[in-house]
Amino acid sequence: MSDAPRPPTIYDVARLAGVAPSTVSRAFSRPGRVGAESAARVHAAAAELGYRVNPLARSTQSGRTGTVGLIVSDVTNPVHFGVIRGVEEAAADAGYTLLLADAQESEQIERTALERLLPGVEGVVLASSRSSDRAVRTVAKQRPVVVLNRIVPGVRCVTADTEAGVGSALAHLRDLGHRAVTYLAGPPASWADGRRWRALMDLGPRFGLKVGRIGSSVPTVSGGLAAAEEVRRQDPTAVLAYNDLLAIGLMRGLGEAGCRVPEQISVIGFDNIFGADFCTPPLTTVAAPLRAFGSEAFLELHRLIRRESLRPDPVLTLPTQLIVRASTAPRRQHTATGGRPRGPEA
Amino acid sequence: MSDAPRPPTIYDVARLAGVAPSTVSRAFSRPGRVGAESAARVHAAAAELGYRVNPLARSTQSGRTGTVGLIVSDVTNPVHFGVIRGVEEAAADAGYTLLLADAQESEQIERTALERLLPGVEGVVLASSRSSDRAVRTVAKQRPVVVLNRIVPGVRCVTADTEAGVGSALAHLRDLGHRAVTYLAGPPASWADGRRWRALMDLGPRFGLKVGRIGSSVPTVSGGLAAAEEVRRQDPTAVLAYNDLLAIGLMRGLGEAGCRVPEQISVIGFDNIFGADFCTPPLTTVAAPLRAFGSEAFLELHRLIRRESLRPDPVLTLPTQLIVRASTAPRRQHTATGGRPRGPEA
DNA sequence: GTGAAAGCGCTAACAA
DNA sequence: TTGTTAGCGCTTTCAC
Repeated sequence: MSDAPRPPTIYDVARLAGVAPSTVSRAFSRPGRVGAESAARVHAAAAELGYRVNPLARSTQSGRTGTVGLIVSDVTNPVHFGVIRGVEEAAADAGYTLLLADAQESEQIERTALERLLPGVEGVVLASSRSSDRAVRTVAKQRPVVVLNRIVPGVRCVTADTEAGVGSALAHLRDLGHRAVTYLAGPPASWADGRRWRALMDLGPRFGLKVGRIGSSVPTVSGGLAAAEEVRRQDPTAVLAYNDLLAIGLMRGLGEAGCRVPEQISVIGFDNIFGADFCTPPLTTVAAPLRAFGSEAFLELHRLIRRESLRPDPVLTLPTQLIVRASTAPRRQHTATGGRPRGPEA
Repeated sequence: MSDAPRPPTIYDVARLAGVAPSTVSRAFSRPGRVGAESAARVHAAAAELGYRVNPLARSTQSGRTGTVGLIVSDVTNPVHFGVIRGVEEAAADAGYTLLLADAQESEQIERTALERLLPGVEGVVLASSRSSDRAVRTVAKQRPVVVLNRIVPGVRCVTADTEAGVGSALAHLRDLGHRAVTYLAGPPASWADGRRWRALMDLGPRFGLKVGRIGSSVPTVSGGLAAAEEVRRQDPTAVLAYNDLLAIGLMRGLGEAGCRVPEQISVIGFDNIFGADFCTPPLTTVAAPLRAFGSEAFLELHRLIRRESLRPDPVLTLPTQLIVRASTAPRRQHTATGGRPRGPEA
């Protein structure tokens, strides 16, 4: 196994085909600039030897590897599925292959991964990066970079219209008779978390909703599970969770504690991930156009790579949409601890 | 942004530090083989210039990139989460970074991805590969390769003890009074699908169970949803699905058609993925040690990379375990179409 | 259209 | 311990 009988090079092919190495190189890198006769001989020889161009060697010279990188904050977070597929699709259309790296929610790991990935790709998309603006800009100086789900001044970005999304969630809650909403916060290093919280604070009063907050949770199902206790203590009638994973975990934790969703507490998530439709109850959530995120990010990256002219606005904002499912319901008439029924306000 | 003011090289550092380029190279690749004085000057100069070694250029020479690749048949399939984390963990311990590529269930895409990934990594783990044995062996000739969830003669492999898993699932069904089980097949190109089916055929009779089969489905939730119709037509009392995703989709499709799980049909999946515990009903499944799969695969790969001596058996088999949740129940006493009650057999 | 030759940034002998 | 000198496999002038 892998006894390293070194793979054939253009020299081997050249010898067998009876041409110069540079002709072999051309035959592969710019067909058309080589005679039909030579091309045929080269390809025959290459086929016989099982020759494949070595993209790495090529890239030391040309910088082209045919790959772009995508670093996600956590590959196991379904929020990235759509993004990944979007990038893959757009990349494939342009003849590129996507290489993925997982930051595992760690800035440290993200940096290492980036360092290792960067030299082998023509550009990179940073999805939900946990790095500092400064770090991102440093990377953007070395290679084309597009940032997803975040705004970093001086770098091309693709984000969602958080304000509109939060607005429609709040309108929904207001229409259901709720008078307050509690934000279940995500990781402090998340830019999206900050933006969601800010939008909630800004918009809450406008919809007549009091805004509360429960501090940082790990944005996973178990994070939500763990947060259930604190939520029960504060006993809000509606919770807006940083993301769907957290919301799903929360609903489970609440359910295990005998607190019914949505009868006692309405829960809304963010992202509309895989699973949001088959959890119990199916989750009402602020959907982001995940796939479009991915493809738009790649398209922008591709323009950067080819040094094409760019839109004047470095930030591309995509629309969001509230998906109403079964985790939200009219405000309960009794408190969980047995308070008196209260009619809705005038 | 990225105006390509070419990054500094060892030559730039060497000039600034007043040493030879090779000294700079050594200072980074094998510190210790360089004088303290020189080392200090080199590092100072490097810091000033913002120099970073170029792993690609390095690898053309040494073959070392500090990365290993993992190709998964579908990154959005939660079955790979554990595997990914397992590889990441073991790789990080050994100082390696993991680069991921997604085959999107396509042999064609898998080949392209492999081609692009291979030159940049020191070795690669193929998880649930859809390629032919021949193709896998060809790759294994170029680079260290470990195959996961499959056996390819001539290549190092890590697999699960499918027979034991299927056996415990069948024992469970038998104990619940079932007399037959239908296999909901996965993709034909999946080696695991073949093995699961074969184990079922071999073992079914031994547990007194008649074995049926419903032909290939795409191994996703929607694939399971689509298969629900055919399952209803055949109306078995128990279904063993190729994987959890299919099982979850099936349960949903069945539920939407008014067929209750597990009262009317028991459903068992494979893998114990993320979501198997919070779907409705929670899924009984044959769990594989996903994380161990990943770490063992990396460990084996690492031995291959370092050309260490290997275990005599090229195949490492990890144990499986039946996780009983709520999707299985005693065999129904009435047929779905209203047949007469029948008592359990003597 | 094709070949010769000079790199790309780095590592690895080989001397010194 | 250091510097010198070949490469690694490919691309890219630049002549022919």
